[in-house]
Amino acid sequence: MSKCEQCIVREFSSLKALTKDELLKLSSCKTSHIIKKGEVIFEEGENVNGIYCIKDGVCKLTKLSANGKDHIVKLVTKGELLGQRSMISDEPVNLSAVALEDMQVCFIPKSEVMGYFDKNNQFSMNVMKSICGDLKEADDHMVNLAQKTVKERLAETLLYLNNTFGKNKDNSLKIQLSREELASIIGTATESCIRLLSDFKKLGLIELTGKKIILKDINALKKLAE
Amino acid sequence: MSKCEQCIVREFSSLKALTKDELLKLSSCKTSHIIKKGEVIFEEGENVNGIYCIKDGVCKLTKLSANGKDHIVKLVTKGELLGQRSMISDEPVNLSAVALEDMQVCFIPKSEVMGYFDKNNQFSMNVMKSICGDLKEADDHMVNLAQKTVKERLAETLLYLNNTFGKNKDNSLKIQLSREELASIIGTATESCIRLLSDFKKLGLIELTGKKIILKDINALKKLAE
DNA sequence: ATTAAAACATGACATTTATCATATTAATGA
DNA sequence: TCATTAATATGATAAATGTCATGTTTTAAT
Repeated sequence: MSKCEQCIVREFSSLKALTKDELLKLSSCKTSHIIKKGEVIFEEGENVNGIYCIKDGVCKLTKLSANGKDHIVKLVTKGELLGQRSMISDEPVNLSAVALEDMQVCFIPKSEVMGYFDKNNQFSMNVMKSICGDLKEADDHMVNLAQKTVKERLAETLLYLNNTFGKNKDNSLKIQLSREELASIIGTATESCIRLLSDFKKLGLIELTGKKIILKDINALKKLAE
Repeated sequence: MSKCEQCIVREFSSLKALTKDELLKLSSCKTSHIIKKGEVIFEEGENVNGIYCIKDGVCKLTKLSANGKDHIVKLVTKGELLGQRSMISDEPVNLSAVALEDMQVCFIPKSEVMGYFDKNNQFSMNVMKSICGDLKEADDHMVNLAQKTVKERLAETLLYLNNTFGKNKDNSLKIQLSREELASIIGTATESCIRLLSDFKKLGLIELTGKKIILKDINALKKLAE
């Protein structure tokens, strides 16, 4: 069992407020898990009873809509926590979490986390800030979905993926999404997404080689995204 | 200056966790305000430096989109708090608040509220739960905007207005929104919203008399909303 | 290496939604 | 009350987007 005191990603999450003693106790009660690409961490409606701390990898948080399609609400990566909202609300999770690449995660049981809320104000404050950040993001997202065109949203999303997850040595976006997943982030049909990617390619904004996407003209994309 | 100990709406907000002593102190440092319909409580980008507790009335929280149109992110009513997110994140507010009817609100300065966070765990927990509720709502909303048609969203919104704000003796929706505001909740053009309302009327789902909207066939609306 | 399945791509077309123009009605102030 | 403005309503059309069909490429499994 690896030690939380030495875990680097902890420094990037709300857990950074924990004391040495709390970390020692945490090490002994957490469980580590390897999640393969495509595997489900938890599913909408489940009782998770704790939170996951992402040590490595990226996952998508999705919600099933009435028409049977999944919508990707958020991408979550190394250093972030999963399941905070559900634990605090004392409700089943409202989103599913599925690995987009191989992941390492640690599960911390609810009983342990609730103890931190009682005794460690800085931890509470960190969690609150993180959830507040999610809420602000969600509001922004909502307005984009309501007011922007699919083309604008695609341009914006490509830039977001570039800024958040970076690129490989060949300049292609580091994060690998299928066209269907990309469409499900921007809220459109897969075919529309593919078509617009082709348009962007013809305009010289991006380059497509297989699954790889290279952003060629960031400024033009920024203009398109408004 | 009215006394918080005797204020009924407090019981519906996170403030219900406050002790008698805290309430006495609160009474002396809060300020009461009358806001007329249409008046702005705060504007996107402002530093609010505290929270508002709504004693009476309803307001809309809006966000300006890139194309210059306002989008209504949420309606907030009696008993709820405004400005929590911004205060916790220590950022300017990301939304504007505008009264939809005459309102009574109390302003509580940040310094006072932050004291509660330190000393009253139940209060912290209440605020967290309230923000978590907002986040869940925002996620749901996002998926609706991404996946549902305007017609479905209109039906859903009419039902929501009915459930949340109730109806007058003549069965019309209690909350009065202009067509433009209704359109800005469901994320569509005003004309499209008007057109669909006319369609709903022709189908016998609703009745329109001036600004008043009466839901005639709730079940059919539910089916339409999916 | 071969084949089956999945992902990607594109055309044709239908549907939804936005935009612009223009009435009509309701609200407001002198 | 009347004039003026704002809100509501509707038609005509354009633009955006979704759906279905089909072909191509890539991936994965045997």
